[in-house]
Amino acid sequence: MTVLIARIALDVPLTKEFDYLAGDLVLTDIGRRVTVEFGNKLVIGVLIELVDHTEVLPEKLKAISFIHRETPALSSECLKFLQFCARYYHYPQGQVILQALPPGLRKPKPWKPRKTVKPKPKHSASHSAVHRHALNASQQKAADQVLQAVHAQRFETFLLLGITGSGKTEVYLKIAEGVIQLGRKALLLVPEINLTPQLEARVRDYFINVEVISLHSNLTGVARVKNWLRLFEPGPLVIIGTRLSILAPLSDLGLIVVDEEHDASYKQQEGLRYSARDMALMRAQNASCPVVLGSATPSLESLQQAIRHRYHLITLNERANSLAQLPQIRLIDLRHFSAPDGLSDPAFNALDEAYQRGEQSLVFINRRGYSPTLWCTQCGWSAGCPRCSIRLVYHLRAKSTRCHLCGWAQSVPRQCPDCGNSELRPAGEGTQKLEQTLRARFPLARLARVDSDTMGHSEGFTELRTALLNHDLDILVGTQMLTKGHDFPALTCVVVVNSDGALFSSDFRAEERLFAQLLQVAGRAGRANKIGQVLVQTYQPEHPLFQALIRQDYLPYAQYLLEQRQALGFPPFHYQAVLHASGSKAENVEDFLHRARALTGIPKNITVFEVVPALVAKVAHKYRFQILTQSSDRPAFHRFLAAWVDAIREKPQSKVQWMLEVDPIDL
DNA sequence: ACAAATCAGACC
DNA sequence: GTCTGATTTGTA
Repeated sequence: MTVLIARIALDVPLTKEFDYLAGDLVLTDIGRRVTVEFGNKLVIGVLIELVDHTEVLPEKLKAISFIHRETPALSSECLKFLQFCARYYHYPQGQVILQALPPGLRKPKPWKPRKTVKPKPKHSASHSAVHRHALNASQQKAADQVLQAVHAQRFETFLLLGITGSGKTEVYLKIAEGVIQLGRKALLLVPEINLTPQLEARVRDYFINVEVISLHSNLTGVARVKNWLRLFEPGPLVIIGTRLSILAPLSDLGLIVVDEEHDASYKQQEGLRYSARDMALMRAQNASCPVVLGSATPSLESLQQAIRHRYHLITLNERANSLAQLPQIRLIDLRHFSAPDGLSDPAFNALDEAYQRGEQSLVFINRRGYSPTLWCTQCGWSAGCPRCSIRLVYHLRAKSTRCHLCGWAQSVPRQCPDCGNSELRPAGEGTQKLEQTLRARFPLARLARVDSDTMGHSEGFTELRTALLNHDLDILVGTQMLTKGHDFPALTCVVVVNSDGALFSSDFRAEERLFAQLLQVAGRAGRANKIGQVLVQTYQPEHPLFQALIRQDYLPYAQYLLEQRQALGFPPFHYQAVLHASGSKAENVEDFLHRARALTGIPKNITVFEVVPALVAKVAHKYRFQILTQSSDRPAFHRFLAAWVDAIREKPQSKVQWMLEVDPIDL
């Protein structure tokens, strides 16, 4: 056949590809980057197909401007995966494929590798790990189970449920070692960039003679391209990456680990709203290798799969350091103990005792800023964001009130804008106020506040860690930023200030998240040989969540939550998708969604709920509404969604932005 | 009567 | 998404 036409995927929000004259392109160029003229400018596209016939009028066909032979082509396996991703999320394939390229390779110019010192060749004579720690029996058993699948090159999913401190990382490393010995590549997914430098150091330390690279958005443009290109080269490799690395051109995969698999940061919350955890399963299946999902508090989605024996459940029930005991958790009933500045007497005493003993403490609160809002003692007015439908948060140091959604900031008003009363008071506590309280109560203690305001840059975290390990700090105050997988041996006391708010949330996942979060925070206490204690202040200690928390047993409570989900018809028993729409006129947005809802016949096994305002109904002057849909029949659901999205795309929709989100994690 | 704002459609 | 040309709206 005579191949004349090159089908190119472009980074445009259209569900079609564009045809160009194939020129010198040959079959092996499929997956390669090309520069093409699109409209009146040059853009990067990816060749996805060579065909001999097109509907496009011949005079419209342009030639390819440049074929990027300086970089390798995406493999057909990789393209196949990205195309699956586009279908699954009902997102334009061109935008998915181009998103898989590092930003440095999305510009329409040739990639010029600067001459650099080649990294010292790693001697592959023995891919030996030097810093091996002896695994305990259950760790070894866990590793062996996965290694069987590694050696058999078999796709299997393992849910590694290991309590905090049980040494999951050592198990990952042991399995990765087996993968490396086979000359294959292992991908270790981590939720946050903050965690990578320290984990990366640990992995490099373990694999002395093996190349280890990282892949995340904090790398410089050049480093990101270089690491990305390294993925094409054969040979053993350990890759540590955040969610974006699941879209990368991974080859010779022998293992994917998803650490802290329950973590919400695996879900991209804008643009292509993919779940790196879910896509990891698809990639592993394509690559015929095992996946390990690790967590002390697995998502109910993963747990349900384990219960149904679709995943193998492996549990680690003891702490790796056998001297480290589980912390004691005590509930402080705030109806009996007052907490004027956020801290009750028992909490204060526990902190004081730890301080006197020279041990470190952590005070956890889930709200940054000084206090949630500023309110008028006379008429009850409170400061709200003029652009969004939420309260402004009072920040003491900046003497301002700020919106945590859109960033709006204004200086504190001197008097109430409604009634003129000059007494405006902060209500409730945030990290700043708590910091102030603690400084007043512990004037000599060395204190640090850790939230996204103080930890803007990633070096901050490393410094903080060093300070803690050197014992240059006594008390830490912070948000959930502190809860993630850090191991601080001298930390013995944890106080949770108030977390009841989540129990009143309209999001059905709020309880699951709170429970996971509290167990994770509690796990920070007493990881070395000193016993830790955890004090949780609450107004409803009798709530099943807190009762389960003091028993520190994840499974029974998770099973109870699963029963609730089943009774209510929520995930993981039903699949969900949300049609989001926003615009500057509420009426237009609602109208658009009503019309969208009417566009489709609704099959029997699919539920399409009414148009409702989003949880935060206004963000940055845009009104937001949504339609929730769900079904227990996944194939039928996706057929329905595909038809629905097609129908919506056909209609012109002025003044309204919309998008379909598959498997939303917050509603 | 002309300029600015809005809209519809193509983009290969 | 961006760009274009056509149509509507606004203003002197």
